[in-house]
Amino acid sequence: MAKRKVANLLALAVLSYLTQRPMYPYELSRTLRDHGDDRSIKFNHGSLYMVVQQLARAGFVAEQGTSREGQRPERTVYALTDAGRAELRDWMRELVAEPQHEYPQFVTALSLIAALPPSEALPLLRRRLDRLAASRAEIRALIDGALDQGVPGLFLVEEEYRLTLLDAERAFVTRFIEQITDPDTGWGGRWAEFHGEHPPTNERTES
Amino acid sequence: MAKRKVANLLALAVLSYLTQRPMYPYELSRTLRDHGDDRSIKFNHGSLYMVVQQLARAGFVAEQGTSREGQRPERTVYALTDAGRAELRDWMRELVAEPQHEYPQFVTALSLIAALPPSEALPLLRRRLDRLAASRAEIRALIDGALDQGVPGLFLVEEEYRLTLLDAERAFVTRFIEQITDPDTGWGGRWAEFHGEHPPTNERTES
DNA sequence: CTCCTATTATCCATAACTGACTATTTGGGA
DNA sequence: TCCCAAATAGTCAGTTATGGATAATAGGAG
Repeated sequence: MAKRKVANLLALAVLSYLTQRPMYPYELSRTLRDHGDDRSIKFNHGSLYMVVQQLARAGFVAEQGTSREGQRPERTVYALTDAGRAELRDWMRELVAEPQHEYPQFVTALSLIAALPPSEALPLLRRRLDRLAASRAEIRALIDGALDQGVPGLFLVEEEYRLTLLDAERAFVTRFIEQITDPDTGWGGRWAEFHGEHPPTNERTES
Repeated sequence: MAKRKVANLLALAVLSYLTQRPMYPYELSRTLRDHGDDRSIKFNHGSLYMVVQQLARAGFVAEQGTSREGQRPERTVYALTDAGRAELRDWMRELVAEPQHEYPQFVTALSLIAALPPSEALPLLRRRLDRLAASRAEIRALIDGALDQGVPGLFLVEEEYRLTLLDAERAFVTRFIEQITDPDTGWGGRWAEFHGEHPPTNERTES
């Protein structure tokens, strides 16, 4: 799996939208925003222009000419090339078939959580649970709203996936809290000791 | 939540390890690798030096002097400052309590999956399931091995979390495949039509 | 009719990251 | 004993990403 000439996932979205018709960068930008793709793909205005340049340099898109409307700045329109079509297809196949090792922030937090005393970690974890529940409700509402507007379910799978992950995380955090407060596992005990504290209890509020 | 002066999560690990004692960059690098933190934190040798510099500039660590062993290059030893201790604490609290909006690659893939015909997506998704199962077995083995070596469970929570996410993803992909192949939901039908194909079936092999 | 703001469209300076490179030393095998 | 591989310690060039800056026009409030 040699490295891609253009690695930024924003480029994948660009390739995908250019299969429909040639576009100029700003048009791509607006389309991405309108479709809510900025929820799934890290996106900022500036990097879109860079990504299009990179794609052009790699031969995946080609400048198709320029157009102008009124006195607005000139627009450079880009079209997908055959190489670009091939890249899109190959990249999508890879992304769907091969899970990537990634670094979610919460993994980092967990790997260093022993740096906090358990008496501090517990309320923070409970707070996280609240936030996760709120986040879940938001996504649920977004999906239901879109379905009501007639958006086909297929275009909302990524949000369903997010829901799945959210629920799994909530279950995990709940279990984690139990393990910390359960005196039988001994987890909370040694952890608290290390920080010079008493073992945590199941109480909702710490003294 | 104003932006952190040093945003790279590698910096968090550095702050965390420096609470134990002052270290020089290479020592930090080796310690991180030995503890397997490179599984949880995006890490490469070069950026560690940059991150330490950034931390120094921000006042979170301070050059403590230099030491030398034999004819090896001189080592610059860094120690945590009070500001650094405060930053570590505050950052950890934020990471634990506040879920961040992130962009996992599979979310991107799903958001663009309609670009592939369902006849292609199906085998790819099945392949992903295999990979996920393999990945799960690997992590399971890693955890069990570490527990056997006497590593306390608390230092393996991040791997347990990964397992949880993996299982959730497997369940999701399984459901997704069912939704595509189930003729009642109509998903596969319209999707296939759009690509000029017949609706997918439940068969394991496509003609 | 004029001013203010939002939109359209792109560019660019700066900061950050990546991967490769240098150069010495130690340990172990033939 | 000699040589190679791995470990030690750090630097740096080239590439990417980020978040404004720029600049023209359209739309609407007053």
